[in-house]
Amino acid sequence: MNPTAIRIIVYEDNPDLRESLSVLLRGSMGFELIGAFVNCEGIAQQMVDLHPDVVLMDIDMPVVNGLKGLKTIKQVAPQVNVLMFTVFEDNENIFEAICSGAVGYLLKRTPPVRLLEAINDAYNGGAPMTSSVARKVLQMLPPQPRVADNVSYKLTERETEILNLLVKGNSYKMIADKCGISMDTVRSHIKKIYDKLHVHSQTEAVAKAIHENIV
Amino acid sequence: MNPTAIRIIVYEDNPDLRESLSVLLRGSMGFELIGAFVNCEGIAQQMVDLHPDVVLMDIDMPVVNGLKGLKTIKQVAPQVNVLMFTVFEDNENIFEAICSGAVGYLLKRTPPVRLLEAINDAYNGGAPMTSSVARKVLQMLPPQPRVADNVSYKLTERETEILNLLVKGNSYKMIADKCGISMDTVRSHIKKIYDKLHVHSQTEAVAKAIHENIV
DNA sequence: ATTTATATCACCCAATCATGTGATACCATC
DNA sequence: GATGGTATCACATGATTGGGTGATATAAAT
Repeated sequence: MNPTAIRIIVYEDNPDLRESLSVLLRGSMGFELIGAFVNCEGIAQQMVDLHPDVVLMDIDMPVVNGLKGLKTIKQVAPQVNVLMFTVFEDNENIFEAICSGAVGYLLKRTPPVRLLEAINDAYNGGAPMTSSVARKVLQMLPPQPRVADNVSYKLTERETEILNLLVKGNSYKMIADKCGISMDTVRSHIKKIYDKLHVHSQTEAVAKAIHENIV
Repeated sequence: MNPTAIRIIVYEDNPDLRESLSVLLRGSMGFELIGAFVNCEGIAQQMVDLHPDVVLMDIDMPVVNGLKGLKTIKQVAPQVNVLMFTVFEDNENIFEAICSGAVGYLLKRTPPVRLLEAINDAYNGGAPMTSSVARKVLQMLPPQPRVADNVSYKLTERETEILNLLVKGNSYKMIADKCGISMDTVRSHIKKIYDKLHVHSQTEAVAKAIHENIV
């Protein structure tokens, strides 16, 4: 009908909630409900037939749940913005949903106004989520990518180069070849590296290098 | 004064905005402004002296900017919840802020009510951010994090244990001691580990273990 | 009952590594 | 022109590691 409205499909097994959402979306300007289903069976075909802009996806549904549905969507129509919509706020589901390509994660207790805002955000390139979900997402990020680099140990260029080759599993001989220097020189450099890193074996040096330096 | 209020420090170089924030926070129940500074000079000492719960941190400030301030906070008082507060929404700053431990990222055009909500969220373990920032954070997530664990290489318990000891820099002899087995047995296990990981040296095994397995 | 997986130990040998003690040469910079 | 940092090479010695081959014991799986 409305050519500028956001096209939405809802997947929700609870009939009451599904009806509430339908009423909300039908009654709101700029939103168009183009489908509402009890689970994700046939979701691939539905994506192709209805080409929604945003999908509101319950997680806990019988037969085919929301996480499976999400994955199917990302296979057949990856441009669709999927908003997970659930009572659960557990790490496992959040983690899986986010990794599978959901753009947002809303709790069912979200007030209607916020829900509409979130759908709008999702449509416009945002990733609406509660701040508690956001915190969990942050915790999925690698802790401290490259803060302490080789600079803190003041390795020279050559030493850094050789350390990198070590990390990649090269022997002294291979390093000597690749650098065009003698094995004794490699040895000499590695001795200095050990000094500077305060380690006494390749193993420790590699572990320390990966954990703290240039990987 | 109020023992239950959230203790807040503001870093903001713009005098008008700093004053507005001060007025807002002083006039709101449950919030206590305990400091407002024009930049992050002396921030370490301020953390120690004032021990805030939440810091509202502008990024673009003269002399010592907000990202540096954030890093200093995380060094001297990592439990403080830092909310970045800025006009910019560029990837670079967001990335650096999030990686440096900021719990939220707000835009200066955030309405006062939302600002107070965000501070409250940050204090209560959330990570308030706009949905557009959240989307950028999602894009920082590695596409498919840790799928390959030791299971994929089917290491046995013992082998996993020994690999971990290797990664920590233990020699065969040390591993033998710690496991209460002979060096030859350690050797035997390590040979099998190499087989399964398709490597031929400690160095490679350690690198592979750290990159893909139990770290 | 036999096979399979795991953990344990032993011996051998060659390759690799760790460490020490030098030396030479270049390039800054003082 | 002396000093200090870096990079290069050499020799020596002992410890550690990697690979091969094989044995024993136990428990689970077939």
